[in-house]
Amino acid sequence: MEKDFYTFSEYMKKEDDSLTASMEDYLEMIYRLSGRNGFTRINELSAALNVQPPSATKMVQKLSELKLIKYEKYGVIMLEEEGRLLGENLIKRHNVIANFLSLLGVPDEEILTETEKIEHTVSEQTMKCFNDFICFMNNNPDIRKKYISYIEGHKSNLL
Amino acid sequence: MEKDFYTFSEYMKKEDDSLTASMEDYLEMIYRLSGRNGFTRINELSAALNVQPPSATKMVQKLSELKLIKYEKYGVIMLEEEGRLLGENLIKRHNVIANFLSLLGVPDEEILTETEKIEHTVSEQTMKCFNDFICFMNNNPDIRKKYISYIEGHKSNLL
DNA sequence: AATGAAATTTACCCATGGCTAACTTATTTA
DNA sequence: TAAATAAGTTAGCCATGGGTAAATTTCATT
Repeated sequence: MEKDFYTFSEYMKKEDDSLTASMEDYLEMIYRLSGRNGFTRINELSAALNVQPPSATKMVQKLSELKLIKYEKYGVIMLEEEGRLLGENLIKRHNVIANFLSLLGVPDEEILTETEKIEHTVSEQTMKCFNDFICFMNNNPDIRKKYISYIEGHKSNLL
Repeated sequence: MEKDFYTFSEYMKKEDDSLTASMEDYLEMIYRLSGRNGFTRINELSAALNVQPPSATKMVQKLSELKLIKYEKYGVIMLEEEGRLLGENLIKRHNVIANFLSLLGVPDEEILTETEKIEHTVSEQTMKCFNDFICFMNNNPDIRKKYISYIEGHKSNLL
């Protein structure tokens, strides 16, 4: 009946089928960059994620071994069907969290950063709760307004 | 004017004064375990965090170098003043997040896990928003009830 | 006080995901 | 088409935070 604590590293360890946080970041970005032309390249990807090209190469090789993307040396990066689907869901998750934080009053300048940190940690179940909150606020504009003015009145206070 | 994406690793990198996620986990747990006797030991700590004793030793040596705890080989682990203060704040942060998730309808069995993952990622500002939400719900029990019944009605649906 | 058990440390090893430097391949362009 | 430039890869390094096996220290007990 004891509570069961683990370290962060333990929680973030890759499970059999799942991806690591960084793999998710890369796949998500590949999905975004593939939007225009249907493909991207190491250079574009590494620039978009603010990493050096060799880091991107390494990760792209991993994702390729996992059959999430199609890639051959010096070539173009394209999503495999499974990768496309996964990427799409990662983006959806990202957007739900960003919306959620926005509704909560997290300032615009912080939303991207906070979303990028949080998105890798939350369970499906928690995502559902975040989504419920969004829906609730959409269905109750009166409450939403009340909430907005409530947090407006708290802006200057410290925690 | 471009959005600025980074990988998760980049975000989670230790800054000058701040702690890594794992350091936070250890310090937080040392704080909890010190509650009863004013100290804890490697064994107790490693059991509480589900790591092997050598891992705990290593981290305890690091925290000791940072002057957050007092520790000598084979001895007892005690918080230094700075560590005590930090630990206290980590616990507060933990509790705010746990309350927040609970209010949102995250099921009890998941709250600890989700809290332990999220607590290392959110900014002060975001914490303030979480806290505002808690206060808002406490000040508006009518809305809180409405929200509870709203999510009750969504329990069976998928995202 | 000596011995055996328990607690702790040390010395390694592993994987992840960054990095740089140096090399290779591809693409421009003169 | 040859040379210059750009793009990408490889090899090898670093830090983090885990792990095991073997040594060491401490403590309890006889």
